[in-house]
Amino acid sequence: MQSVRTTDAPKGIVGAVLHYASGAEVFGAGDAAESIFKVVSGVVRSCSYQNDGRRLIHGFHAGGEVFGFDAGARHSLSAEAVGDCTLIAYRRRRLEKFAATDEGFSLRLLSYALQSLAKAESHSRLLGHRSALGKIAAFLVERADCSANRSIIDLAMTRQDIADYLALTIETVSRTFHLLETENLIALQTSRRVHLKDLARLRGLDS
Amino acid sequence: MQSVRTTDAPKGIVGAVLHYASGAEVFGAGDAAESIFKVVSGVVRSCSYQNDGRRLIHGFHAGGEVFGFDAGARHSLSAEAVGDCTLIAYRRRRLEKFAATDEGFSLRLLSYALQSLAKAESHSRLLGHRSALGKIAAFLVERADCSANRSIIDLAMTRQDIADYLALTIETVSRTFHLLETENLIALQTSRRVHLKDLARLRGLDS
DNA sequence: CGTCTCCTTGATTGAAATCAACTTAGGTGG
DNA sequence: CCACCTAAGTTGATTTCAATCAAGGAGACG
Repeated sequence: MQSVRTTDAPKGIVGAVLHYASGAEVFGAGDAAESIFKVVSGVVRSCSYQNDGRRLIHGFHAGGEVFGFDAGARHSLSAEAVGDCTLIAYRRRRLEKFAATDEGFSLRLLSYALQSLAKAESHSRLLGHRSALGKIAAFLVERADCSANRSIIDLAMTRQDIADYLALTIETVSRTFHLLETENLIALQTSRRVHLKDLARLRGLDS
Repeated sequence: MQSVRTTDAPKGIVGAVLHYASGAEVFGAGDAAESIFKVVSGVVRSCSYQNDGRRLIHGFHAGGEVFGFDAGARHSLSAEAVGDCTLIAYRRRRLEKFAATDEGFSLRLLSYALQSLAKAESHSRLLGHRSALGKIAAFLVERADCSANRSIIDLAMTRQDIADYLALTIETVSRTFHLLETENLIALQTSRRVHLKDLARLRGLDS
């Protein structure tokens, strides 16, 4: 296991570099929450399983993002690799010790947590949409916003992942993509590569 | 305006005591996020408005709870008094200055933020439920969990508030309450006072 | 070439939204 | 005190949209 110090972390903050294969579990709900993770490459999903076995994906985490924050001693969500990915794991105790001595770092840590909070609230807004069309449109806009190219987006996740993120079925996701294509708002270059032809109108649907 | 130091805050942390009438806005989405609030009495709702005018309630905040955390300089949500309520407002800058000097306090602040995060994730889980029955059951269980008496709960909010919290309509909320009463899981002593007759089965519906 | 997994498409069903009317509870003022 | 008024809640009829059930297609990989 390699040990690294990332450029944007304070001197002395080191983490372990970890690799995960597609589908691998980073941590499970109920596991001891000993580390916080930063995505180096690839995409990770945070999810929970309801007692009927259904999965709800709370969020996707991509390059540079920090995830795995939890209030208690245990993770309330699971985290899984969407594709092959590389992460850095930072020991929570070590971070907290650092936060105690480095005033700036404690605020940075708070800031990361608040970014997670903002994402969670944004996800609630997505789920609050009444229509499948609104959910999918909002999802695509969200993907565009965290993509280098605003116009062509490459989805790292399957239709099932999207469905579980939006609390829809894969059939509805598929049909809604098709509908958007019919309306000339998007073009599906492949099933995973989407050309957003009219981001403004797409934002308008996000209602 | 009265100035107070609460028993559980570090020496020197003072806040302003504020009173709000039912329905009053504590802050609006887009306002400068200058303060963080703690509920002394009453209930506050955090909400956002979608571009079709619909309201989504992200959470209800009751006695002792801290709300108003935001990653950026502006609030992303609005906060409104559900009934008459009393809050303490803490200046964010002052808290951050304190966090920089007091190591313990910076972790306390982080902990409050992580509790907000946990609540937000829990709300996503609620919204992720496929059926109105599952949402209402989960909502009642949640209310029971933050109520003194686990069996009789007094709802501070209207049916419309509940509907906007669960992304349902008031009619569906009303009908589902009635259904639960028919199934002998609850009894509506008044429209706002609910007797949970079988919390275990209610938890089971939360699926 | 066969066998996965992922995705799409079609037919039907079902649950919640909508539209509409009515009831109840609270508050105010005559 | 009661009559009125309003906001909140309930109930019913109908429609609509997404879930479900079912089958087939496309791409990846050995």
